[in-house]
Amino acid sequence: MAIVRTHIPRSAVKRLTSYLTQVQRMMEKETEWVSSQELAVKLGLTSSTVRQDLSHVDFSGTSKKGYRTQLLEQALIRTLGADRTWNAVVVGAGNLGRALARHSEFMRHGFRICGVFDSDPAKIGKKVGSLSIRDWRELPKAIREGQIELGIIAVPSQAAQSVADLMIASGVRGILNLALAHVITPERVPVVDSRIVSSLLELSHAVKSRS
Amino acid sequence: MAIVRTHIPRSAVKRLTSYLTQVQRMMEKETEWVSSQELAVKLGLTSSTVRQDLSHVDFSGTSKKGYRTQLLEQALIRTLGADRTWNAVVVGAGNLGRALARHSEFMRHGFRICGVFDSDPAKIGKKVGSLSIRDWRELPKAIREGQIELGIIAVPSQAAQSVADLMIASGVRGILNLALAHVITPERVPVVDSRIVSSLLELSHAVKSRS
DNA sequence: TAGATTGTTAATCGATTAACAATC
DNA sequence: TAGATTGTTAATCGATTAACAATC
Repeated sequence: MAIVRTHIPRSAVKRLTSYLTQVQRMMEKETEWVSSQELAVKLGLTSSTVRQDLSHVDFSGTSKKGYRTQLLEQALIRTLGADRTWNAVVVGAGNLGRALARHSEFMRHGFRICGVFDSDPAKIGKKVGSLSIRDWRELPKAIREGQIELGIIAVPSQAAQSVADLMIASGVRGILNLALAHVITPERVPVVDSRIVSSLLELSHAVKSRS
Repeated sequence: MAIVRTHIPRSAVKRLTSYLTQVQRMMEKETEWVSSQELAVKLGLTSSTVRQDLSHVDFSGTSKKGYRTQLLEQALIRTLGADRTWNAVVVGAGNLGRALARHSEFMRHGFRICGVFDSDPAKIGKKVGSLSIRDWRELPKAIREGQIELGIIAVPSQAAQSVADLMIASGVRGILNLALAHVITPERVPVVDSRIVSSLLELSHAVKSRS
C-alpha cells in the first residue's frame, strides 16, 4: 500500500506485530498469498481494520489475490524496525530477568541480550546462560561501550525509576518496562510496558464480570 | 463515585491496574489522600481521565480532599476481582514458564500458581520451586480437581491453540496468553495477551520512528 | 466563608467499520 | 469477461478531554 512515512497509531502498531507473527506462521506452511479477510478471521478483527492498518506499511497488495506473504513479512519487519539487530541489556536478575536473558525467541527477532545486571552482591558473577550477572554500577559503561540501545527493566517496582534514569543517562533510546510501576522518561525515550501482574488483573476482572 | 455495575471499557480497566499499583505505593509511604490530579501526574494522564475511570469504581471521593488511599485501594481491588485467590496453572516449562511458577509477585496479588505442565519427558518430574513439572496430559484432571480457574500459556506459538483448547475443555474460565500467537476461544473464556516479543517490536518501531 | 476538588455532562478527538470505486 | 479483493473515503462509534456545577 502507500508510501507513507507519517505517524502510525499505537493501536495499529500493536496489530502490525500480530500480522507479522501470523504471516510468519503461514510462510512456514508455504502459503504464498493471504487476504485481509483471512488475516482478520485468524486474529479476530475486521478486514477493514486490516486493510486500514496495512495502508500504513510501505508495500502494496494485489487486487483479487491479496498480499504476497513474503513481501508482507518483509514490509512489516521494515516498518517495525526489526530489519536489524538491537542490542539490549536486562537489569534485574530475578526469576524473570534471568528467564529473559536466556530466551532464544528474542534473538530470532533481532533483539540481542548483551548483559544482565543486578545490585545484589550474592548474584553478581553468577552465570545466566552464556552471560555473567554484572554489578549494575557497570551499566553506564556497558551501555556506552556496547552500543546498547534498549534497556529492559526487570527489577522490583521501587527500583524501576532509578534504573530507568540510569539507563537514560547512559544513552539507551528505548525502554521495555516489566516492573509494576510507571516510569517517567523524557519525550525522546519511548517506554513500552509489559506487566504480567497487570495482565492477570485484567484477566480476573474479565472473568469476574462475565459471571 | 457511582454505584455502577455496567461494562467498564478495556482501556479503563488497564488504567485501573495502574491506579492500584500507584495507590499501593503511596500507602507504603503512609499517604492518606490522593487527588485525581496527583494520580494523573504520576501516571502521565489527565485528571479528567482519572476521574472518568474512577467513576466506574464503586466508591466515592471527597470534595476538596480527593480520594482516601485506603478506600480507593480496596475499591480497585474489588473491581478488578483481586479480593480473592485465583488458582492458575502454567503450561510450558521453558525459561519463561519456570520463571512465572517461581514468581512471588503473583501470590501477593492473589494469583496462586498450582501447577506447571509440559509435554517434554525430559522435563517432567523436575522441580520448579516447590512444584514438580507434570505431564500435560494430566492437565484436565488437575484443572477439574484443583479448582483451577485461570490458565497461563507459555509454550511455543505452534502449540498455543491446542493448549488453549485443552484448558477450555477442562474448564478454565480465563487465559493469559504469553505465546506469540493469537488464540481463539469461545465468548465465555476471555483471553489477555502479554507478549514480550511483541512489546519489543513496538519498542523498536517507536525508537526507529523517533529518529 | 472561600477555595479546592469531585462527579458528570457536553465537546472533541481518534479509531474502527462500512461502503464502494478502482483494479487485475 | 466476471468476480474478487485492494485502497481509500465517509460514517459511525467509542474514548479522551474540557468545562463547570455541586459540594465539603
